[in-house]
Amino acid sequence: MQSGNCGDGPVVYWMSRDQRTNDNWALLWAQQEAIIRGKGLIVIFCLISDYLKASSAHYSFMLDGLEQTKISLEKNNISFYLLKEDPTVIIPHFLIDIDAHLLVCDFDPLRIKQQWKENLAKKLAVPIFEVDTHNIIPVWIASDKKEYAAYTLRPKINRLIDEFLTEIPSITPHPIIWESADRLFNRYHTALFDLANRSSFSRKSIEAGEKIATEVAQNFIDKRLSSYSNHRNNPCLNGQSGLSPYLHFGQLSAQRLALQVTSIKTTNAQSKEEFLEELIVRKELADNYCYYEKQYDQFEAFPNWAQQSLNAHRKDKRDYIYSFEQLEEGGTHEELWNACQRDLVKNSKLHGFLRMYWAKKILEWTPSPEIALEYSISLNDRYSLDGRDPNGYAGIAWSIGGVHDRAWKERPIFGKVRYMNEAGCRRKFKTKQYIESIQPR
DNA sequence: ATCGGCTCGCGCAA
DNA sequence: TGCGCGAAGCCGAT
Repeated sequence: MQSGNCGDGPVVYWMSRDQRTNDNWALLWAQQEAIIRGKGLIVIFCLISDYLKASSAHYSFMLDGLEQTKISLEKNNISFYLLKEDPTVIIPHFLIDIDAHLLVCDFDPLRIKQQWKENLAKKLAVPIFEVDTHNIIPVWIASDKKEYAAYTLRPKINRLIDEFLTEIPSITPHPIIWESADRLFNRYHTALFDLANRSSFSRKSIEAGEKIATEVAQNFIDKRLSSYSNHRNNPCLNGQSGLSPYLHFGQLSAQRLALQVTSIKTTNAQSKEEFLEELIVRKELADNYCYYEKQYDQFEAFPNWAQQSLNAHRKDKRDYIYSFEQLEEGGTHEELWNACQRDLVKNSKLHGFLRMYWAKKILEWTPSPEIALEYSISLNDRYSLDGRDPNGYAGIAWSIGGVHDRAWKERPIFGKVRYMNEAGCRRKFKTKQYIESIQPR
């Protein structure tokens, strides 16, 4: 937070990472402040074109969700405005225009979001507040440094979890109506959801929005949580929750999900524990990594042992070298890998276990770790619905650079970075069945 | 099927 | 300063 001059207009919540009305602490906090100060409350969202190479499928998923969120906000007397410009340009004008009282943001550790907020803080007269409603324990409270691995963050989370994993109040109809809302609507309505006629956008493979996110979560808890432990690493069994797109876009609250899972009494205890480990420790570790490691997508972010080891193996002979395009179209010599790539492109997601194998092969089949990082991130961000997420950057850094992992027996190209291959997959599941389940193009 | 070795450094106890 | 311990796998021996 910083001091500033509060105007007489409404409190503004700039929604960005957490695209939901319910279970949103940033919105709740904004409403509380608005009520205390006797002000109206509005929500804005800045729509950037070509955001971190997002594809039409991402925009489609996001805009579908935002349309629903807009409706539920309006039911609660909270106007929603979609601003189609760079936030560092449009927000200062917008806030002056409406004589805003406060600006509330949600938290995001990615560089572009942090830069936006830094630039805004310099330009704005009104105070800015940032609320972490993506993590259960705000990143800066869970730990004040870049954690070395899950085992160093886990005890810190465990110490705080009871304090933060609490029930979340409901949003209530905002009692103070801001008079100028209609005037503003006309001015900023430009092309509001005209993208809804998204004929050029690709067919939806996954339904979006808060409502469906809640249903998918409930269905997972009811039907598949109990077998999570046994099925999670088998891509043929639909053993994972499939919730990461909803979590990524903030259409589902991680805290709500954790509350639901925690309160389940009858399920398999190990499954419950492992799912909560993924949902809380692993996910919040990824945010910790991106927040405290500004070069989260670079070789320099890797631990020293991995950098040294990868450096020592730079000149190792690569039996296969593929270009970005060859990888992108799934044209390697390994059918399992090609199936993974096709799966990613066609279905906008890749199974959690296969992602590790997928990224490790890119390290093996490209000229350098830097190129492997670039290609993996590029493919993941472009095709995966949960791309451009700390989970993705941390997962790829784990695969290629040993981030949050330990050193293993030294071998060519990988050095001491953990090796994975198709043989390991064959030991774990029926790779043939998986390959056949992904139709060739 | 199951087991052990591979390897490093954090964080705590002393 | 020393040491216990973790960490989403591989591989070869049994």
